[in-house]
This record gives sequence, structure tokens and C-alpha cells, in this order.
Amino acid sequence: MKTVARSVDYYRRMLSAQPHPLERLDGSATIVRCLRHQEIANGSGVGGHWYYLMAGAVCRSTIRAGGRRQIIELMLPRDFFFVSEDQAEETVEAVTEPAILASYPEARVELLAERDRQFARELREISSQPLIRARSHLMILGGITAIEKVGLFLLSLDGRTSSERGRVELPITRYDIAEYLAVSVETVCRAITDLQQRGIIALLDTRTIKILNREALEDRTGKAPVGSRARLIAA
Amino acid sequence: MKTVARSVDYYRRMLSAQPHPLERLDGSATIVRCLRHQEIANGSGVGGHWYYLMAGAVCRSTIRAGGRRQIIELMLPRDFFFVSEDQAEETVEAVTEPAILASYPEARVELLAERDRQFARELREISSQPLIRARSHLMILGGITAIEKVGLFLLSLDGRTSSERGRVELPITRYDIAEYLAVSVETVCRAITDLQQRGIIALLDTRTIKILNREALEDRTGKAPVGSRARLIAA
DNA sequence: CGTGTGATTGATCGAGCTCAAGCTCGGTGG
DNA sequence: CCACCGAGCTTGAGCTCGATCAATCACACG
Repeated sequence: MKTVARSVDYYRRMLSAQPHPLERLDGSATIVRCLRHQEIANGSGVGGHWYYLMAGAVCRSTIRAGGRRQIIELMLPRDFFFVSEDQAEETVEAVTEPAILASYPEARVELLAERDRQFARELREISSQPLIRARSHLMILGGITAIEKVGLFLLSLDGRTSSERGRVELPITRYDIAEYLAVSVETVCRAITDLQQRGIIALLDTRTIKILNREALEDRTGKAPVGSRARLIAA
Repeated sequence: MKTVARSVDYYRRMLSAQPHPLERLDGSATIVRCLRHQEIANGSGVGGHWYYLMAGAVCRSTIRAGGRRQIIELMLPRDFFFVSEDQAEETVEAVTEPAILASYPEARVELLAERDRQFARELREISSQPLIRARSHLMILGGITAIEKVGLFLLSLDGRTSSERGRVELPITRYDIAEYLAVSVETVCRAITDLQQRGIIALLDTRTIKILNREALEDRTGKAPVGSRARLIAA
């Protein structure tokens, strides 16, 4: 996990080196380096901002009635997300140390979209990312058992936090995972232990998991097939 | 519940009578009347379609590994939603009898958006609806207890299925609610009974609920305050 | 070398899944 | 008209899973 400390300049160079939808605005982008638990505020304060996450992880969360924190959205490297100006109710914050972001003022983005049809298309593309993430999250939360949730969570991470497929670098703490999955930390731990003991995953270290049996994670992970209650709709 | 059978013409007139973002395209809209369990297919087959739900309810669902059906999204009257051409994995279907929809071919919508800046803005508005619904659903699924989920579900319905605030017409069966909340039908029933016995809601009939104590539904409905495990982040 | 954060394990108990049974109500056919 | 049927709704009993409380461990850091 130990991340090498890089300079902001290093990341600026990295940004211009790799192609991405907003690259034409890199000139007006700001590289932001965030500490853990630091809120992603709006750089300047005028209007919202688009962000491109280059390293680390960022999450959007809410405090539920009752005081429990719920993570609504988890952003990983190469994800785009938007933070509006006001942002009542919700908090967007870094959950790794550090998190590196490129920040693009909404106004600039809008302006270019007005002028350039191709760019407008690409903007629509990245605007759909939050919905895709929400749907994925929805399916994870819709799991019955905790093992199922953890399993789906691991699968959803595969290929996003490590270049090697089947090797998952957990970017966040068990506590954050718990708040993302709406279960207790202890349950997250036990689920991971369970999966490990059954040989479905292996822990290289606390934060690195190797997926050994992908099918077992996909298929309802851990329960008998069970007679589907689903109505069979003869189409 | 007993719905009066209306003609397609009746709905066409209703459509042109009430203002809505896509009204300028009502000329090229088709009124579709769906039976329960009928899939919302793409009218013509060329490209996706935007739909405006005028009456009834429609849901998007998936079969999970394990065979359980999961409702991903629930559309209610005055909601807009998009159904793309292919639609693998997912099914969009009517869950009431009947459901009345206005269907707009994607191509027409895109074309107008290209030409008209104001319309493009409105289109972006309705394009954000699915994300809002997904977030709302996410918060409901993130509840710990079943009572909490059912309570939040009822609140999310308030003002959307009945003109009278505090009076909720359940548009779908308990089975569908269960699949939306990812709990068993029995649990949905028991939760409703519980809330009723505690005087938080009242059942006018099986499908009509009156919210008597809104706060009790909002606040974690049914558990002691509980020491929040959430880390307190001194900002 | 204490201290704090994060991870893990154990014990207990209540919530919810499951199986099972019964109820309500509208429709259908004898 | 009534018996029957099936879909939807409800309730009960038993058992499993996960929340909670509590303790311990690992490890980085000052």
C-alpha cells in the first residue's frame, strides 16, 4: 500500500500523458492532492466542478437518520465525478492518503460542450458514469447475505485497483467497506475470512486479495441454490 | 384500485393537455397501453426510446445469480425513462394493469436536442432522473432493518401515487415490493403490520396506506438510537 | 515503548429467511 | 347461485445470519 510520494508536477505530467475525455481542458485543470478525510470542496467556489480521479479513492457519503454513515458512491482511479456547488446532505471526501484529482471548473466544461459537438458526446459519456456506479452498487446492496455483498464488492473492484486481473487491491478500510455495504465491520471481516477458508479468495496481505474462484463469488456465494421465488413469466 | 378503462384517445388528449419537457415531440409520440407483466419493448425497433409514464407503474429488473428477481428501478406516473435497443440482462415491464406510456423515438429526441439549446437543457434534466431514482433506491436498500426499508419506501412513494399528501397508494404487489427492497414477502407484510400496530401508519385497505407519524418513518424506524459507529470527522 | 488506528475473533441475542398453513377476494364454470 | 380456484396477503414456528458488545492482535508512528 505504501504509496510513493509524488509531486504535483509528476501528476500533471501524467495527466497530459494519458488520453481521457476532458484532456482538451487540461490547461485549465488544477491538480489537487487530498489527505484522507479531507473534503473535496469546490476549488474556487464559483459553480460546481468535474473531477478526474488519478490516484487513490474518493467517496460520497451521507449521515442517515440514526447517525450511521452511508457511503453512496465510491470513485476509483480513472473515474469522473461531479461535485456541485452547494452539496447539502452529502459529503465528498478522500478515503485514501493521498488522493490525486484533476479538477475542471463546470463553466469551462459547459462552454466547450456548447461549442464542440464531439466533446458534448464525450461529456454525456462521462455524465453517465454515476448512474452506472449507482446501478452496480444497487446490485451489491441487493444481495441477501453479507458474503454475497462482499463477494460482489470484490468482483466490482477487480481490474480497477490493480493492473492484474484477479488481484484486488482494497483501496479502503474495512470500516469504509462496511459503510459502503451497509453491514457491520465485524461482518465484513468474517465474510472475508469465510471466503478465504473456503478457498474462494486468498489474502496476500490485509489489503490485497487474490480471487481464486470467480464463479463462486458470482453465484450467490455461499448458499444453496434455493428454490427461486421469482415468478416465471412465460414471455 | 379498480381503474376505469380509458381509451388511448383519452390519454392522447391528456398528454397534450399537461405540460412536460417532451411536449414538443408529442406529435411523433405513440401512446402505449401495457398489460401487467408485459415487457416494454422498443416500439419500432430502430434505436432506443424515451418513455413518459402517464398511469400505472413500470419496473426495470434483473435476475440475479441464484434466480432471485431484483427490481432495480421503479417508475411511477410523470416519470421519464429510457429503454435502449438491446437491453441484455435487464427487463423493463409493466407491473400494473394497465400501464399507460407515451413513447418517443430516441432519434427524434436527439435531433431536437441538437437544434434547440433550451430543449437540450430539459433533456439533460430528464436524463438525470434515473440517477436520482437510483440514489433514492440506494438509500432505501442501505437501511439495516426491514422496517426501516419499508418505511423509507413508503416515504419515497408519498406524493407520487396519490394527490393527497400522507396518503400512499401502493401501486405494486407485496411481492414486487419485496423484490424492490431485497427482502422476503413475509418480511414486507410483517413490517407493514408492525408499523400499523405501532400507530405509525394506517391501512385504509390493503393497497392504501395513510402515514400518521412521518418522523417515526424517517428516523431509523424501530430501533434505539444506537451509538453511531460513524467516525466523527472534526472538519 | 506507549498510543491509536485498523483488523480480527468470540459470545450472545434478536431480526429476518424459510417452510407451512390459512385467509380474502374476484373470477370462472358447473 | 354456488363451489372451486388461484393470486395475493397474512400469520406462525423454527433456525440461521448478522448486529452488538467485548476483547485481542498487528502495526505504524511519535
